[in-house]
Amino acid sequence: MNLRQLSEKLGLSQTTVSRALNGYPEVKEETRRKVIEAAARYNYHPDTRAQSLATGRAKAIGHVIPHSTKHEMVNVVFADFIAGAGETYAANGYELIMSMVSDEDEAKAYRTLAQKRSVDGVIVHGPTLNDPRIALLQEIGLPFVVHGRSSEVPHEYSWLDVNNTRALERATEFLIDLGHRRIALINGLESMDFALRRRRGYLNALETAGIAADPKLMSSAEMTEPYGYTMAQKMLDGQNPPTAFIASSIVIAMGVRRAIEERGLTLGKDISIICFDDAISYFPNGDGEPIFTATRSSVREAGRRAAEILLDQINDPTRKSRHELWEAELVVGRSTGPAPTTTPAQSPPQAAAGAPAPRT
Amino acid sequence: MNLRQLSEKLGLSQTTVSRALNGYPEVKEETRRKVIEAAARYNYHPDTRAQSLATGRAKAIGHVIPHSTKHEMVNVVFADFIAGAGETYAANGYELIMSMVSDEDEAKAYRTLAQKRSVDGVIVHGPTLNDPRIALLQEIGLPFVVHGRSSEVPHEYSWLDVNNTRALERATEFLIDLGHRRIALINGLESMDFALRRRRGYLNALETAGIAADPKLMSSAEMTEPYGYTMAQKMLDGQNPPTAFIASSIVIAMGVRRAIEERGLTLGKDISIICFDDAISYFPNGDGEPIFTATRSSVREAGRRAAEILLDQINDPTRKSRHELWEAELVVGRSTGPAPTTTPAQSPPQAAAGAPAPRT
DNA sequence: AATCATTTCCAAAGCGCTTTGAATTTTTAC
DNA sequence: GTAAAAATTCAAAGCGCTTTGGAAATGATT
Repeated sequence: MNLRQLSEKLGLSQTTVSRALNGYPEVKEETRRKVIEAAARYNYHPDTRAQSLATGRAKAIGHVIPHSTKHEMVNVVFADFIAGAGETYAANGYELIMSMVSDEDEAKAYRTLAQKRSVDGVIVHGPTLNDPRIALLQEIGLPFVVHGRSSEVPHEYSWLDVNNTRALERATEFLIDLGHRRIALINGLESMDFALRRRRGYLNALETAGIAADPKLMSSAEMTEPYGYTMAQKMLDGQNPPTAFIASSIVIAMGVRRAIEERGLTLGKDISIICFDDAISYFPNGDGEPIFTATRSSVREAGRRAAEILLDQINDPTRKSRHELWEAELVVGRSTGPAPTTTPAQSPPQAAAGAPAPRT
Repeated sequence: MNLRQLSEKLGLSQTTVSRALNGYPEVKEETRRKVIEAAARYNYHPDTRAQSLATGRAKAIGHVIPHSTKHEMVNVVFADFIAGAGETYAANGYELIMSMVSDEDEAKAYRTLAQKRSVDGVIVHGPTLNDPRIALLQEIGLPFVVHGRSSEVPHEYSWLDVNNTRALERATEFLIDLGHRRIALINGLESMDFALRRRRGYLNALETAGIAADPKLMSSAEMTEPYGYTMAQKMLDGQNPPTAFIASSIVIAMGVRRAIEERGLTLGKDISIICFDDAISYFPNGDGEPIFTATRSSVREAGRRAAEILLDQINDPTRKSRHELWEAELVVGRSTGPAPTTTPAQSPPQAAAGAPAPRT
């Protein structure tokens, strides 16, 4: 059933049927009612391709996912982000087109996508420091929104990010307030902008507290469970081990916990962990009570919102670029506690100012 | 730059340029060379929509992801599967269209997708027992491949599945051979076909060994870490606790381990775990040596292959439906060991026949 | 050199929709 | 009752591509 057939069935011209369906005012209400009713009865939906061709709008958003050929990693948070964005698209009649592309082909992929006109805009995932994709997309003239930010990019562009620096400052301060002085950071890949900002937040807080940063307590790599485990193992077994860990993701935190418990140490007593929790749907941080004390920000919600911003921008290209900086929430679980007192320390406050009190 | 402009630039007709680009024989080799070279220089790529409209083929595959409104879960393995499928699509010039849809709208989503003609076929994810989507898609006439299978469906259809029953038989036998008699199964949602089959395998092996199944040692729910933790906790603290757990996913297994270690028990000595490992990229089962003894099958590889089957089917609709049943590999890690001997038992064999010997 | 077969190229139709500009019908104003 | 205005409807063009049917150019055969 296509438009012609439908219009013949109704004894109307294609023009009128099209207008009735698309809500144009110049069609009698009764006619419109009949048309809509018939369309529903015959399950008529306009052919997307024909519609796009005629309107010049693809009604689709692209997500280019680079998959490194070296390590077969997919961006950890990508599934939930996409799920959120997908909800927005569905609600607005847009389709979501995903391109898997090996990372060296990424620039070409954007060019091709634009030239094939299969999308009206794209979401940029996982920005790095001074990410070249931003200049590229601006040159091409393809609307985009960045999930995250890219430091040192000279242009204006729209982004939605969580305040990674502040989140890690708070996490670090929280541990410092609990009396910890040897605090390790198991970070994500520091070619990623978010990881750089997290490290900065961590270093800021240490500096403010007058604690010297120890390179031996900082690491950076792809965020997997075994990575967390291996790093924690190494640090715990080294001399002058940390009393607390900050993990850049909940997956890393699980690995750190494994190393801790394997050593017969008690989490939240001998060693503390605090992590950045992206609130990934199948990795909930506990049912009710959080397993890990964490700075939390829903990546799914970010997906929903980033998609909205992009659609707004597509619908009104004159609009200035928009920025949204979300503060992560600090949730206190059972993975943190006062630093073990080898030398009797001043009684540390139990929670950071403004944070909810721990349940224990 | 569109076809008309390119052909003008070359002083050729659109027909010839189109044919040259699409590899038709009736064009001089030298002409073809010139055309291809010009296309590359001007970064010309045919407009997808126009191309689809003209050919009647969307050159796109749909993945409909139902997201329950109750629990905001995205299929756990979906990201890696999609990544694999996406590679196949990219290699064959297909696009991947994802639809997030609330599960009650799923049937309508398929109808709409077909009517809008935006895809040439779909992959069906997470089939349940007698999944209604299969009959629906057959009625609509939209080509599809199921990732997994649906028991009790009367029709023929293409699928790619891992032998879940056999995998769990082997896992269970492995534990039985190690002397375990109290073996718990922490399964996924048993409305899912794969979970049913896994339970069947588990029960088969118990029955063969003459061990009575204990409902208290079997559970079924959405596969999350806290679920594994909670169930293991309950079972370990109950009377007559299990000496071994079978987890239906590595995420569950992590929760089980947490409960075990929290109780000061040693994994692989006091309690064993074996899990089904989908080889998810950011959840590698250890670097080198596996953390968990597991039955393993790469879901990413499954994605690649399922996509191939679907594309074959689209390219040749007369082709009969295809089935591929993959055997999971049994990898032995450190999470399993002989059952603790409360009553001195006969020395159990260390590994199942045919399985690689454990490293320890 | 004329004829036929082959190779190479092209004009135009068509895919299913939107949208422009015009035609038709209905309503309003006098 | 008629002219002007407003409300409806429509025919046709166009979006950028593929493909059919045919024309032009080239090569082979006599």
